[in-house]
Amino acid sequence: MKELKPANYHVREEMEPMTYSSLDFDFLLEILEADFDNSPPPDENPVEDGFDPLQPPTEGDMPHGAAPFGLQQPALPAPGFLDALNDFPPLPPNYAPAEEGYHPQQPPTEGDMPHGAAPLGLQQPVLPAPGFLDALNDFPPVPPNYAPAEEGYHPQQPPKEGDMPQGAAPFGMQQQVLPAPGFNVAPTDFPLRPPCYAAAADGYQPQQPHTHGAMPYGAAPFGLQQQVLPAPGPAPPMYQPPTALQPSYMQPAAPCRRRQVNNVPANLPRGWEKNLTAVGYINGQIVYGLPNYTAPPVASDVPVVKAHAPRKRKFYAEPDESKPYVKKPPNAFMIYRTEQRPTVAAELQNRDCAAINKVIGQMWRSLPKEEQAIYYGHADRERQLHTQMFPEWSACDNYGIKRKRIRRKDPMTDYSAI
DNA sequence: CGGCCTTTGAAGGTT
DNA sequence: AACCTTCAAAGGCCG
Repeated sequence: MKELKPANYHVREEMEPMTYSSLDFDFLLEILEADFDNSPPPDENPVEDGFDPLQPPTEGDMPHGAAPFGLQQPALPAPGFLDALNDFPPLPPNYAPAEEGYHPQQPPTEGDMPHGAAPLGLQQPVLPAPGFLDALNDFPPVPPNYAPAEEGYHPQQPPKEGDMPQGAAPFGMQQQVLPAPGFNVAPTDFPLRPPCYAAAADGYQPQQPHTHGAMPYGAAPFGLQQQVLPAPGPAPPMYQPPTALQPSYMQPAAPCRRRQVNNVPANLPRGWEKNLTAVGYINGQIVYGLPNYTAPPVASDVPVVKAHAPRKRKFYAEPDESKPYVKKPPNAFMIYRTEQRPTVAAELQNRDCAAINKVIGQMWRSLPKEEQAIYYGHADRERQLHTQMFPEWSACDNYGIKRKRIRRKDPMTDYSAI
């Protein structure tokens, strides 16, 4: 079925789709150009202690306990960010000495961890370099369209204490997490998902443990990144908050722990198990069957009798060649699908996305409402971020644009593998 | 090489 | 208001 298109419709096959992940800072700086123009030149901003915000910090700039030299600095602090930093409870010093009950030769326990510490087994503190906060003050203001939203999580708003997970570095600071002293064994009970940011009005409960997936979709501040290094031994799931350049849903899913799949038919003749294929998802587990098995229909499988003849969109807006292609933000299911796909594909030993999506679709429908709410919250944040970055964008802008499909084999263009 | 398959949800056009 | 279409991701498959 061909779409009706205006006569002057042009296929923009050569145009690379632009996502926020494919944006670079040049693009963002272009937006901010006017603000930069009004900024004083660097040499008019002497910073005490010799710290130059325009230069990478040197070893001497970093206080004891700071993140290792070489980490990136935050790009665009939100308004009020610095005040929020000051309000944030001070990070605790390194782990308490032995006389306070901590024994470096023993793996730390929950009780060893001060409030605000990194997750169990991970070392903590990240402190700003001297003059770093002053340097942040010299950053240009955020774009004019950095408008506050009505409710929920607001990347452009100064963070509140409740927005920050326990153990998070101050908002806007990169964090590097190192293994705790004496922590040489990968934790066996590492949380499937570390806490995320704010509890949203939609029921998002970031502090609760989750049973599905490994990658949280806590929205990070606009333009900021976090780096987490794995503890020695088998790497636990890693938490990579999303950034403006790398929204969460584009980050690779960490290996996640899932329930052992044992839903194979009992008394199966020896050797037949290799013929098993996934046929459905029941009670939280993938169900396997023999190739010709047909799963009982679920509600969504029942064909819908259309009340009306299909209505086709009569025309599309004329594509604006000057505009870059901006993708739609993902909905909650898309985020969930992206998170679950690697593990489902591994369990199914099948890379066929159509088959995988069927299973994930069933998983989604059987997912408790509370867990779905998490992904709805993430999707809301992705939409907010998208709206901030592309306020003029409309979903209809993409209608009828037959863009060249991007094969994601090339690591240079494979943002999902970043 | 390009389109289809397959899923759910959001957005917005159409009736 | 209800309905309908399109598109977001992704990799195998087919013409």
